[in-house]
Amino acid sequence: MSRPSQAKLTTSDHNGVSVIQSQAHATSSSLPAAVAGLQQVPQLVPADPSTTGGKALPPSKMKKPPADKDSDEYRQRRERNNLAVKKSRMRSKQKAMDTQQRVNELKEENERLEAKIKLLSKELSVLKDLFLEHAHNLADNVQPPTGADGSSPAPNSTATNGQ
Amino acid sequence: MSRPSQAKLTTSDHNGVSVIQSQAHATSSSLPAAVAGLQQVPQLVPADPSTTGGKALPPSKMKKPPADKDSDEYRQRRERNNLAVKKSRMRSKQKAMDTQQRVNELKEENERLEAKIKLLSKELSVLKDLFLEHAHNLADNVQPPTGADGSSPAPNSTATNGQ
DNA sequence: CTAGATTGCGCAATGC
DNA sequence: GGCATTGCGCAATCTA
Repeated sequence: MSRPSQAKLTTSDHNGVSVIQSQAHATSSSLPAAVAGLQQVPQLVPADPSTTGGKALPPSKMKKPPADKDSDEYRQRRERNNLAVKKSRMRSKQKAMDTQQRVNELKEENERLEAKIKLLSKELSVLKDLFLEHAHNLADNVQPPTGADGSSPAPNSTATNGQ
Repeated sequence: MSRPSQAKLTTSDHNGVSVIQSQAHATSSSLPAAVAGLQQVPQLVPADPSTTGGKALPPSKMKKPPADKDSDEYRQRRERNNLAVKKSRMRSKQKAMDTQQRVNELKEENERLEAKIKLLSKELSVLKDLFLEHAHNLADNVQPPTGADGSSPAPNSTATNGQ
C-alpha cells in the first residue's frame, strides 16, 4: 500500500488509481523494453474461469480483472481511447467555436433586419403623411367657401401602426 | 528506477507519472495516518542551494523538485487545484450552454423581425397602390372629356424602395 | 512569490 | 467488441 485511500463519501466512485505513462501517442508504438521491479497492481482476480459459477453466464456478471497494466492489449486499448478522446474533444471545441460564430452572425443579421424595419417604417410614415395632406386638400377643395354645409369632415385613419 | 520513461519525441513534455490517489475532495481534511513502503520518487534534486550557480540567481533557473508525493503540502495543493479545475470546467460548460441559448434567442428574434418586415412591406405596397389609383383618378377627373389640354400628367413617384 | 484559473493529457466508466 | 462521451486527477502555464 502506498496511500490510505480513505472512505469516499463523495458521489464520485471512481477508482482513483493511476500509474506511470509517458509514451508517444503516435500511431506507432514503442513499447517499454525492460522495467525493473515496482509494479503495484492490486491483483485480486480469481484463478480459474469456472469461478463465475460454472454456468453459461447469462448477462455476464463478473469482476473485471483490473486491466493488466503491462498487457499488450491494454496498452493498445488505452492508446486507441486516448486518440478517440482527443478527437472527441477537438470536435467539442470546434462545435463551441461554431456556436459562438453563429451568435455573431445572427447578431449581425439582426442589426440588418432592424435597420430595414426602421427604413420601412419611415417610408410608411411619409406615405401616410402624404395621404393625410391629400385628404385635407381634398376637403378644402371639395368644400370651397360655397357655404356652410353640414357635411362631416374628412375621415381620418391613423390606426395602422402596430408595435 | 521504476519506469523506463523513454525519450519523449512528442511535443508533449509532460512528466508522465502518477500514483495512487482517491481522497474525498471536501474542504475538510483527513490526513493519512500511516503508509507502508512503496515510494518511488525520482529524487533527482541538487543538494544545496548554491548549485544554482552561487549567484543571485537572476531569472531563477533551477529544476523543480518532482513534488514529494507524500508531502502534506502537495496533497493540499492538489486538492485545491482539483477544486479549481472542477469549477473552471463547470463554468466553461455553463458558458457553452449559454451561448447555445443565445443562438436560440437570436433565431427567434430574427423570425420576429422578418415577420415584421413582411408586414410593413405589405402595408407599404398597399399604400402605394392606393396612391397610384388616386393618381389615375385625378388624371381622369382633371382631364374630363373637355378636350385635349397639353398639361403634363400626374407626376408619379415609384422610386422609393431600397434593396 | 503565492494562489487561483486554464488547458492539454491520460485513465476509466459508461453510453451507444 | 469498438468508438464516443464524460468526469476526474495531474501537471504545466497563465494570470492576478
